[in-house]
Amino acid sequence: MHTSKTRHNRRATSYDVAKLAGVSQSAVSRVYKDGASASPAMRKRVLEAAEEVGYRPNAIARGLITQRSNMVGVIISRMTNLNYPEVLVELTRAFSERGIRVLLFTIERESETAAVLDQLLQYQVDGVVTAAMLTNDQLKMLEGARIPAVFFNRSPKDGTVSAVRCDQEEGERWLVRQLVESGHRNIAIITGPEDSAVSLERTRGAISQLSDLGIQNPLVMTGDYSYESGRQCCRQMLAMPQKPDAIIAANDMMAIGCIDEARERYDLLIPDDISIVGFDGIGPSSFAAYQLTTVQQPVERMTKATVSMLIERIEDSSVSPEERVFAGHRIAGNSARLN
Amino acid sequence: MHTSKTRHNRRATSYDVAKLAGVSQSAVSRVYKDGASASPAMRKRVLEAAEEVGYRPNAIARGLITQRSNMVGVIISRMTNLNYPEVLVELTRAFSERGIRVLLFTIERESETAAVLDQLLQYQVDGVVTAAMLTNDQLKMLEGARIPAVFFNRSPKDGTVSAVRCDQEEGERWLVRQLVESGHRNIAIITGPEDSAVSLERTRGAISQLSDLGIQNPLVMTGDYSYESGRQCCRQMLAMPQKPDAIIAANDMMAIGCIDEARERYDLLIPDDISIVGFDGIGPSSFAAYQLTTVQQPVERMTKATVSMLIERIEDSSVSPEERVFAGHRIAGNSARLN
DNA sequence: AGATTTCTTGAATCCGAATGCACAATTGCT
DNA sequence: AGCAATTGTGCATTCGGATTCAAGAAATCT
Repeated sequence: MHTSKTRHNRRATSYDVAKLAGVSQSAVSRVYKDGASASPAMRKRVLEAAEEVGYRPNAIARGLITQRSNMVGVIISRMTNLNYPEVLVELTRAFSERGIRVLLFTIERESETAAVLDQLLQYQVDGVVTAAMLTNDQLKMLEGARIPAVFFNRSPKDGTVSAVRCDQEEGERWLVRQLVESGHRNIAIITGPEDSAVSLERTRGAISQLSDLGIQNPLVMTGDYSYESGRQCCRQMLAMPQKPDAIIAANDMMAIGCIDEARERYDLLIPDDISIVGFDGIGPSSFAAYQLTTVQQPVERMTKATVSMLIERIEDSSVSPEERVFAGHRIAGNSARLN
Repeated sequence: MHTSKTRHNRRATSYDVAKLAGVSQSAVSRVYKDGASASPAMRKRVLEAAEEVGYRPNAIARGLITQRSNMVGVIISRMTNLNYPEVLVELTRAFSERGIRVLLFTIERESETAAVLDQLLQYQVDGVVTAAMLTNDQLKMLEGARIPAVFFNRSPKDGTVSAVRCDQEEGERWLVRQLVESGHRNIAIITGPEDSAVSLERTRGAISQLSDLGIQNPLVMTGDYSYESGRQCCRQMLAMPQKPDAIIAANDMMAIGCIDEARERYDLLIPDDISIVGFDGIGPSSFAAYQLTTVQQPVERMTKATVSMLIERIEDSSVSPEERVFAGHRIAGNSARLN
């Protein structure tokens, strides 16, 4: 008693199905192609045969001949805001709804992008979403290979690429205005890692708005986006002779760290004794214990935009780059003393 | 002035390189294959030619002939504990160190697994890591296609598959012992969604240990792993005539929700008025505001084990399935009144 | 030097599906 | 019925690299 599934080891191919159904291989292929002509009778025979041997078109072989892998590469650097899991899930979902698979690359240091790019090219991805910075050379490489790319939350100065991002600067400016308008004057800033484009923009927005409102040279410390670094920076800031009356953290995670540190170590009340604001709108930012005043990135809209932009450019390589900027959702919260 | 990169559009192939280097295509192929014989002189010529035209081996074509795509599929259901981002990052990293790419699939409902499986087969992945449950039929399908699979944190009753998991039951039993030994008697349980294998195990562990210690029929409510559902369940529990003196939440996120609800709405002190424990050891569990008593999954060790098990089975399909169970890391925390 | 082994290398073939082309079968029309 | 227009189907070829085989070149041995 042996199952006649396939030649007892190999996976069933279109030839196997063809033989069983008594038709040609091309016929089988046509049955699985949408617009192709195939009589109902044959289609039925083929599908039955396919069912019997458990046939599935080989996407690899198909990709080879059609020059389309139906895969996109997604590059995410580990630190890039910790709201990235949500981004990743949304991206994957949106792509798969459009019949596209996601090849995932996570990097920790910028130096790894080179290797990742290499892999992407080898795997003939149809497009790339990158939430990591690329050098100009790397960009050129993608262009040379005619692989469209969409930058997520970062756009290279050389503005010839498609990008989707949240308006970090404006969001940060809003936060600053809230703080200043409600009387804060001694405002300190905790940035993200120095190589984070997002952090750069946020910090720039904050400093420039402060300056516009007449506050120069705010205290700036460098964090790494982590909870622990938020705590550390906060500790140091509060140990200074001239304590800040507000802290702007480059992301929510550090803001939460600040709150915990201020409360636990310095016994301060938030926001009565000190105001703390973040950025991102991650889940924990709305925990009752924090109720962060923050700017939430419209992740779902951003990912949808990313996906449709990328697909558009995959399907028509002549469409010119576009940059879509989304305003963040302003959350008043309860971690800053407003008005 | 035209770059002679490639035939002005197509990506360079091994034939292009061969022509430019004045050798055969097979020679080029050999240069890129590790063990193959190629004289230093030829290798040099080929590599120079390759560099000039920007040649990269086409992984798709290679996969077609070698029957190895060097891709594995990773299936993660959205809700499966919220510690999954960490899992995903670690998995991706460990795989890429071994030269394997990750094709990502996220699902929201169990019904989607069928479609995902289909895709996995089409893309000829070499193996599968699944953090979602599969039906027996689906398992058979994978076996039939000779695609090794490793289950992450769930093992089908039919114990013929490889699996890596954290010992949920024992972890939960430990939590229960801590609670009971320190005098808690009226212990309530919040489970995860009913179709979550992890939740099932945790709940079973808790109930069985309670029973072993003489506590029968604890109050059980069903949550969905989310912060909000933790809050809701907690609210209802505390509104009951016989309030629990301890709540066991099936994951940290719900435990945090409970704490917030107990504090904010009922003005209770944690752990003086009520003890609350979770499971997972996610980042927020150690925030100063929560300091959860919980069991942390050894994510890094688990993912490493997963990767090496899967690769082992990919490389030698005859190795028999194995199940590796890791004990969770017990964190005493501060959200439960112990001793 | 001659015989033998080891290395290099190219020609031909293969992987599995898609597709242009030509011919066959069906349909539509007068 | 007779001819044109429309489908339906198979043959042969293609995608890009890996691999087998055999022949030629070089190295080793006696």
